[in-house]
Amino acid sequence: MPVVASPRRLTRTQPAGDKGELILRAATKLFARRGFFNTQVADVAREAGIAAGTVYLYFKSKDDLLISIFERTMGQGMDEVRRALTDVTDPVERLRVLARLHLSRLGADRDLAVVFQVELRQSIKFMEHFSSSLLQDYLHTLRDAIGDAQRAGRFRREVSATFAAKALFGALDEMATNWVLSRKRSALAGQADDVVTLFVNGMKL
Amino acid sequence: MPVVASPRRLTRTQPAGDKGELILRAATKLFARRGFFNTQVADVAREAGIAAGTVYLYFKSKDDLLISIFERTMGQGMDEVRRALTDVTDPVERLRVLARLHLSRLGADRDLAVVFQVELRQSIKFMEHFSSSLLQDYLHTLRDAIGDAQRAGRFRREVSATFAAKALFGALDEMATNWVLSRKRSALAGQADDVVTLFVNGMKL
Amino acid sequence: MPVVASPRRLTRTQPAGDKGELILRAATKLFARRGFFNTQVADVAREAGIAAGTVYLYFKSKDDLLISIFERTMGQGMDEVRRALTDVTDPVERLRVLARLHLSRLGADRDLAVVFQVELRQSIKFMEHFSSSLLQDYLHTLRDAIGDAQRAGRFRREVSATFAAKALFGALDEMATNWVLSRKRSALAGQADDVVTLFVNGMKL
Amino acid sequence: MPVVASPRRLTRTQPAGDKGELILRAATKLFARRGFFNTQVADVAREAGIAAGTVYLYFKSKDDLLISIFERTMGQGMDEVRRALTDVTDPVERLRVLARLHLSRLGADRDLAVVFQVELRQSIKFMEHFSSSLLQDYLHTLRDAIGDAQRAGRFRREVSATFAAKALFGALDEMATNWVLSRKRSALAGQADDVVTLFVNGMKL
DNA sequence: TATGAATGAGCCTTCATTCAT
DNA sequence: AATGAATGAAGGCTCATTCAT
Repeated sequence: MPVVASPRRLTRTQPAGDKGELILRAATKLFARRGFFNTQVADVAREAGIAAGTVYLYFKSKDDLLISIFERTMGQGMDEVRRALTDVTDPVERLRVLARLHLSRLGADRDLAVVFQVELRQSIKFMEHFSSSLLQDYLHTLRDAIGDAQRAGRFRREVSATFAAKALFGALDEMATNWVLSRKRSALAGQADDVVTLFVNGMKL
Repeated sequence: MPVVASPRRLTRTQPAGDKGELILRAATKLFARRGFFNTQVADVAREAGIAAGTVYLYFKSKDDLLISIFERTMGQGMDEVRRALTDVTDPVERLRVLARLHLSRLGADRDLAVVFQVELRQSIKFMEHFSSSLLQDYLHTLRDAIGDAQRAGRFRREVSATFAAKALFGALDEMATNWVLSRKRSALAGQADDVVTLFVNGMKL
Repeated sequence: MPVVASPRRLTRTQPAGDKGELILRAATKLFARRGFFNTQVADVAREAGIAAGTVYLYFKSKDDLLISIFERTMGQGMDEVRRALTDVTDPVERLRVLARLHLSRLGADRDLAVVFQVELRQSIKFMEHFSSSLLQDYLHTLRDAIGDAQRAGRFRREVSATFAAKALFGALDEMATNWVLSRKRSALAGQADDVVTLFVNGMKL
Repeated sequence: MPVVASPRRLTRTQPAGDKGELILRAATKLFARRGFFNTQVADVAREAGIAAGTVYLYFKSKDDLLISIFERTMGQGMDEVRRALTDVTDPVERLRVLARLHLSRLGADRDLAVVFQVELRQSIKFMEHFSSSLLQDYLHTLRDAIGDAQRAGRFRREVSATFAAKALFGALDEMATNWVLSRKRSALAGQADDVVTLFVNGMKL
C-alpha cells in the first residue's frame, strides 16, 4: 500500500487536503483572476485536476462555490478571531486585533481578497445572504468591543455602537477594496493600525 | 477643472424628454429590483416603452447601460458638489457638505442606491473602470479638503490625507450599503453628519 | 405595410407558409426517424432552415414541439371530421367515416404516424395531457355515434357506448401501431372498413 | 413449444430472494411513479437497498431494466397462459382465458400496468424489440385460437385471423391504457369478458 | 459479489446583438 | 429614428456507467 498520498488522492486525515477544499482553492484562484462569470465550472474542475461532474458531488451549484468560499473563509476567520481574542480583555486592543486579522488575512491571499472584495458582491441575492450570516458575527464582535469601551469610559457614549462598528468596518473594507484594485502592492495589513487609531481617536472622550 | 465626459448621445438640450434618460431610468429600476443579470435588454426596452433594438441606438451594449448610469449619476453628482462647494471655504464644512450630498443623493432614490452599492460592483472589470474615473474626482475632493484642514492646523498631519479620504469614503459607503440591504427604512442622509463628526474627531489634533 | 406573419401563434389564414408550421414539419420528420430523445432542437432548426434560437420564438420548449404536433394535427383532424360528418346522419356510416379519416390521415404521412403511435406516448405526463384533451373529442364523437345507433335499434344496448368506443378506438389504434412497426407498406387506410365491419357485427342485435 | 428465453441472470432456483427480481421490482415501482426518464439508476438501487454499481452486475444498462421487466413479465405471463390453456380446447373459451389473464395480470399490479402501457412505449427502438418477441407469441396464440374457431365454423372465415387478433389485442390494450390513465379504480379484469363478447359477436357467422 | 466515488459526454435554453424594413 | 424577428454562441448541470477497492 503506497504511503505517499498522491496530490489527487487526499485522505480525510488531512482536512486541508480534502477534495472540497481543493475545489474551493481552484475556484478562488479562477474567480479572482477571470471573474465569476467568466469562469466555467469546467475550468475550476480542470484547475483542481478532477472531472467537471465531480464538482457537483461536493457543491450544489456554481453559486454554491462562491457561497462556500465565503462561508468557509469567514468560518475559519471567526475561529481564528475567537482564538486570538481569548486573552485580550482590553476592548480597544480587541478592536486592534480584529482589524489586524481582517486585513492580514485578506492581504495574505490576494485571490481570496479579490473574491471577497469584488466577486462576492455580485448581486443583492449574495449580499443579503452574506450580510445576514457570518458577517453579522464579525460586526457584532466589533460592536461589543465598542460597547465595552463605552461602558469603560474609553469611548464617547453618544455614538451608537452599532453605527460605530459599521463605520469601522466600512473603513477597513474600503482599504481592502482599494488594495485589491490598485496596482501597488503595498502591505494591506499595515493599514489596520492606522484605521483603528483614526477610529479610536474619533471615539475618544 | 475638467468637464465631466457627457454620457453617450446625450445632448443636454433635451433634458427630460431625452430618450437616453428614459432608458437609463428604466434600466436603473429594473437592475435594482431584479439585478443586472436577471434583467434583459428587452425588459429595459419594454419598461421604457420602446423596441429592444432602439436601446442600441443610444447605448453600445448592456454593460454600457450600467456604466452610463454610473457616469451620468456621478457626473451630475459632481456638478452638484461643485455648485454646493462654491461658497464653502472651511475644509471641515466642505467634508460635511460632501458627505451629506453623497448620502442624501443615494437616500433619495433607493433604486439608484441599489445599483450603486450592489449592481455596479459586478466584477473587477467594472470596479477598475469606476475607481479610475469619476470616483477619483470624488476621492480627490475629499482628500483635498482633508489636506486643507491639515495645512490649516485643524487635522493631524501624520495621517496621510489619501488614507484618511479612503477611510471616510469607506465609512460613508458602508452606511449606504447597509441601508440598501437592511429592511429598515431609516433616513440614510441623517447618518452623514455622524460619520463626519466621528471622522473629524478622529483627525483632530 | 407588409403583412408579416405575426410571431407566436399562427394566423390560420396562412397555415402552410407559417414558420411554426415549418418547424413542426421538421420536428415531425426528425422525431419519427430518430426518436424524440435522439433529436436535438438544433437538428430541428437546421432541418427547418432556421437558427436554433428561433424555435423558441414559436414554441416554449422541446416538449412543446411534441405537444403542438399532437394538438395541431388533432385539431385539423377534428375539423376535417366535423366537415366530413356534416351530411352523414346514419350513425354506422358516421363510424365508418371516422375510422377512414383516422387511418387515412395516419396512413398518408408515415412520419406523422410514427410520432402519433410511438413518440407521443413517451411518458404518463404526455399521455395524461393528450387523453384529456382533443383525444376525448374524438372518443366522444365515436361514443355519440354508437349511442345513436343504439337508440336507433341498430346496436345492442346492453353494451356501454363508452366501452364500445374504447374498443373500437383500440382496434384502430392497434392497426396504426402495427402498420408503423411493420416493415410491410400495406395500405393502412384499407383496414378501416374491416375494423368497422368487425365492430358493427359485434354490436349488432 | 419453445421455452421462453429466461431473463438475464435469473436462475429460477432462487425464486423470490433473487436480487435481480428485487431490482426489477424496485425499477417497476419507480418507473411507474416517476417515469423511466425521471428515474435514475441510483434511485432504483436505493429503492432496492443496494449500491448503484450492483445494478450493473445484474443488468447491462438502464434500458435493459425496462426490457427485462417486459421479458420477465411476458415470460411468466406466457407460462401462465400455457398452463391455463392446457385443458381448454374450445377456441372461443381459449380467447376468453387469454383476455382474462391479460387484463387481470395488469389489473393486479398497477405499477406494472403503467410500465407496460406507457413506459415501455418510449421509442420505436423498444417497440420494435417488443413487438418482434414475446408479444408475437401472445398475438400468435390469439391468432391460432381465432383460426381454430374459423376452421370449426364458429367464426367468419373472410376475416383474416391475423387482422382479427390485432383488433382483439388492440381493444384489450386500450382498456388497459384507459384504466391506467383514468383516475377511477374500476376493475380492469372485469372488462375482459365484455371485450371478448363484443369480439366474438363481431366474428360470428 | 458489492461498493460508491468519479467520470465526462451531452444538450436545452437564454438572450445580447444585429439588420432588413 | 425605430422596429422586432432572427440569430447562434455559450455553459451549467445531469446521470448512466465504470472501476479500484
